[in-house]
Amino acid sequence: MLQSKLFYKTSKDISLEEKSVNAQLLIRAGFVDKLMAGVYTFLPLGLRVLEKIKKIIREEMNAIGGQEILMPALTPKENWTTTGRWDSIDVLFKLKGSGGKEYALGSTHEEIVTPLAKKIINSYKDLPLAVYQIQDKFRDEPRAKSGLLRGREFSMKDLYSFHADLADLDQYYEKAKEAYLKIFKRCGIEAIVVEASGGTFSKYSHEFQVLTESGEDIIFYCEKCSYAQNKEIAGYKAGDKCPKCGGKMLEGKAIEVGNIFKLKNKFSEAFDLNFLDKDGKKNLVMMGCYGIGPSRILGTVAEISHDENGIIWPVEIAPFDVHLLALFGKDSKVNEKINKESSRLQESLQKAGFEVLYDDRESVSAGVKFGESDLFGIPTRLVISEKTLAKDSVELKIRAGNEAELVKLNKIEKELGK
RNA sequence: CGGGGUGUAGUACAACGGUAGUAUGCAUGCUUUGGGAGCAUGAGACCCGGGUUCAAUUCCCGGCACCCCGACCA
Repeated sequence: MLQSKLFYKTSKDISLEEKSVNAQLLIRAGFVDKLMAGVYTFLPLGLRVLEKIKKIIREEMNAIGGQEILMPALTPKENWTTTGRWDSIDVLFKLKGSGGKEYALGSTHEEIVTPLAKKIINSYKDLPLAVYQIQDKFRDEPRAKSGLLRGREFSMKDLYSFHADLADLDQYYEKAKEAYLKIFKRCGIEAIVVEASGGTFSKYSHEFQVLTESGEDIIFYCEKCSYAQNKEIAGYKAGDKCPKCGGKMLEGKAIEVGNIFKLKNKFSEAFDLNFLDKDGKKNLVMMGCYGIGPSRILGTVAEISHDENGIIWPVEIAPFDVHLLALFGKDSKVNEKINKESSRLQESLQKAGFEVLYDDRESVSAGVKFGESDLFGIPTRLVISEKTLAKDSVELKIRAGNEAELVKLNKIEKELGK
């Protein structure tokens, strides 16, 4: 990708109104644009990150047998009145169509997926089953805030699993938990599994929490073992002994990046989703649901992985692998050579499988290029200039590191492949 | 939804009861090219409604929007 053609705009100015770090960095770097409170446009750079996060999620969901579908965001009122949630979900966006017909914009999809599954599940032979979707969810939050962390429209992956009995649900639930941990690890964030309220379905659900001062949840976590609980349900206070291992329980603020529930028969009962077992007897299907927010992950990474110059993207979700900067001078012959070598390098890196953003702009000063490069946070920066070409070299710097080094032009692919 | 704050060029800010200035960005030209370069020229703004006043961007009231705290968060 040529940077001269990229749809973006960076800004040096920091708005004093926009206080959340993730929003400031992502807006300044041209990754997102805010349309209104809690609603954002993803620009090319931001969308690339979002899509990479989604790709990781898809891979891990597929690996535990999830099949991707796409349900509508526009849903009929009847499905919600069946479960009583038309009235009980305060954040449900409701709208009226022609003829007075009422709809809701999906804030979650149990009401849609359960009747859908009913059309397909008849026998124990159809179980277990898991389907998921990645879609924008709508929640009429009384107060959208903290940039991408709490939006009114936000991307969500929701997986729903269907089982013949509780034991099978339990087993799958643990598998999903492991898959979630893999997802967060690949996204470069460390998530703690935290026991949280199970709502009206179960004693507990499990949240995946990332410790950071900007989090809005408060969790207790053991200094020794992996036990953790959301403060909302904890029957003890910070400093008390861990109920599991006796270690000390610490308190911390955290961002919730995922939440998994055992719904059991809550929705299958409401929609009469049942199956015939081996003996020809009717049973209710046991369900689980598993949510994860790709856009919230993106915001979380910006929140925890940055320095004073900009974002530092983890390798697997970075918008590009390599940011190639060409620094031009006043000698047009030399510039021609710089451009030729840079273009050649871009092409050969792309052939080697790297995604390259090439800053090919001739009339832009070096300072601007370096500044934007730091702001973008692409993991590897390469610089070609008259100076480096004099040594048949290119300068290599890792965004997260401090040192830049010169590497011979004919060895750079090998160097990056390490 | 309760409390607080803020609304002025694309962006970030300033001033002012008599229609507005700086920086940056943008356009054009020349110069410049290893850490957000220089000079010149140009285009570009007072959230909406009402009130007070000879006169309101400025003061008052209401609305709306955004930000922060709290409540809320299947």
